[in-house]
Amino acid sequence: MLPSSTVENYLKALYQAQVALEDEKALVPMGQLANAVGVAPGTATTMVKALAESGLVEYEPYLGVRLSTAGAKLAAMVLRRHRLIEQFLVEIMGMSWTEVHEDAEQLEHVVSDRLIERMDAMLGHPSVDPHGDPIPTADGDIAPHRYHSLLTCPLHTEVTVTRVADQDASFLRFLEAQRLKPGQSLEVEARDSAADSVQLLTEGQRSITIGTKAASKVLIEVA
Amino acid sequence: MLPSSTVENYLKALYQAQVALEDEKALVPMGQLANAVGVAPGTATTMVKALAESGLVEYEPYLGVRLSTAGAKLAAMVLRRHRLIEQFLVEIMGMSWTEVHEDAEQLEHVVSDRLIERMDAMLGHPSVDPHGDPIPTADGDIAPHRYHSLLTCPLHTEVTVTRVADQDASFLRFLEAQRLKPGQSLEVEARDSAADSVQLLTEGQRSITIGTKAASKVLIEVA
DNA sequence: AGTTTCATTTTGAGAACTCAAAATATAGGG
DNA sequence: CCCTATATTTTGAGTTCTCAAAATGAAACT
Repeated sequence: MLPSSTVENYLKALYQAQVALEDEKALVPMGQLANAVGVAPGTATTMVKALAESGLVEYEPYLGVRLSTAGAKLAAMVLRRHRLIEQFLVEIMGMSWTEVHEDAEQLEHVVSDRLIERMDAMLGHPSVDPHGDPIPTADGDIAPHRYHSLLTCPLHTEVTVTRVADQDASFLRFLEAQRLKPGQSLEVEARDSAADSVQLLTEGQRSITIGTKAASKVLIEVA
Repeated sequence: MLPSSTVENYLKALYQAQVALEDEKALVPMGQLANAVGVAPGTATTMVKALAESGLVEYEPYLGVRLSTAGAKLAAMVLRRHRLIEQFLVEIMGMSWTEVHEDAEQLEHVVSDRLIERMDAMLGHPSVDPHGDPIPTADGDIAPHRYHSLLTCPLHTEVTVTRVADQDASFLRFLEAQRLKPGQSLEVEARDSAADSVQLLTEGQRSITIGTKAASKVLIEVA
């Protein structure tokens, strides 16, 4: 029995929550899942019990949920579809990387395998999407990657933006305007924990200051 | 309140049934609608009553249903999306016209206006899809066209296939193999109503015989 | 330990869609 | 005009997903 869009969304949210927790077997608390999926807490509890029944998650009452192996595989497929679609919308259809998320969110539940593999081929089997997020392979493997963010990387060193850990369109437009999208280079000049800020020197030699929360969402690689 | 996929499917089926009846205000019988949508008769009755409640159809108990102006507009939009998607899958993604129907059937309910208009532009605002079916414009207008089929056109006259009134993949593959897809030329050599057959001379000077039911689904234009 | 606070689960209910089978209406043949 | 065949509608029920609000568990503070 193939999973409904709803089930796919729960699994995807769970997958992403577990990645954020950086722990294979961490339990995601119910409230967090409900929040990520956008439903009331009680709804999440009900759904998770059903998912546990189908063997897609492991559920520990009052503690949280975690994906089973089967659930993780399914979630990886949803993510694969989502990210290939985003890459397709940007590369082939010429849309902006700031606005493709919502479309991909819908399409990910209905594109056939045939179509997804066609996209993958047309794109030359890309390994990351326009936000720098890794694209799982057809058998569910993800090339794992340890990232620094603008909050943790060394100062006065040239770094390249590789990934943005936020899908909010206005935030992405902000990054684009400030020359902070994946591929662009910059240096961190200073951090001020009291002011909660990070000062950057971007490609155009322009100096800008952003908050630490924003800085933590911009992942980079040392050049 | 935007229509669900289910509602869109009912409206689309109704639209196509009315076109087939060649009558603006013909009533589509319940059984036929149920059959087209693929649900039990009672289900169609229930749904149609709800649609009438929302003003999308006019329902006459025991006689049938007909789209309202609002319903027809909505149905035209679904058809527009479906056909643009089919054209996109064939022209841009290089898929076969025999296999795009199922994918389009799913995608038509989730592609955003933004995306559809992008496809339309990439395709150069096409007026027909790969099966020759006309694509409604963004304001819901369809260029109407009176077609002959291989069953009604003059004999011994060169004609061009313009449209195929069936989405079945195996039928489409058959047409392709016999050089009967939209754009190709041929002549009708003879019709035999007793044998229920039509004899054709295709582009490669090959003579083939097909049944009248198949012939009626191949629409043509006199060259 | 007692009590407040917070997250989680349970409960009862509803929306949207579906079916099978019983009841009823319409149309056609005798 | 009655009767039968066929289409349509009604009924009762089930699935999947959702919420609000009450009940309960766990944790944290005094």
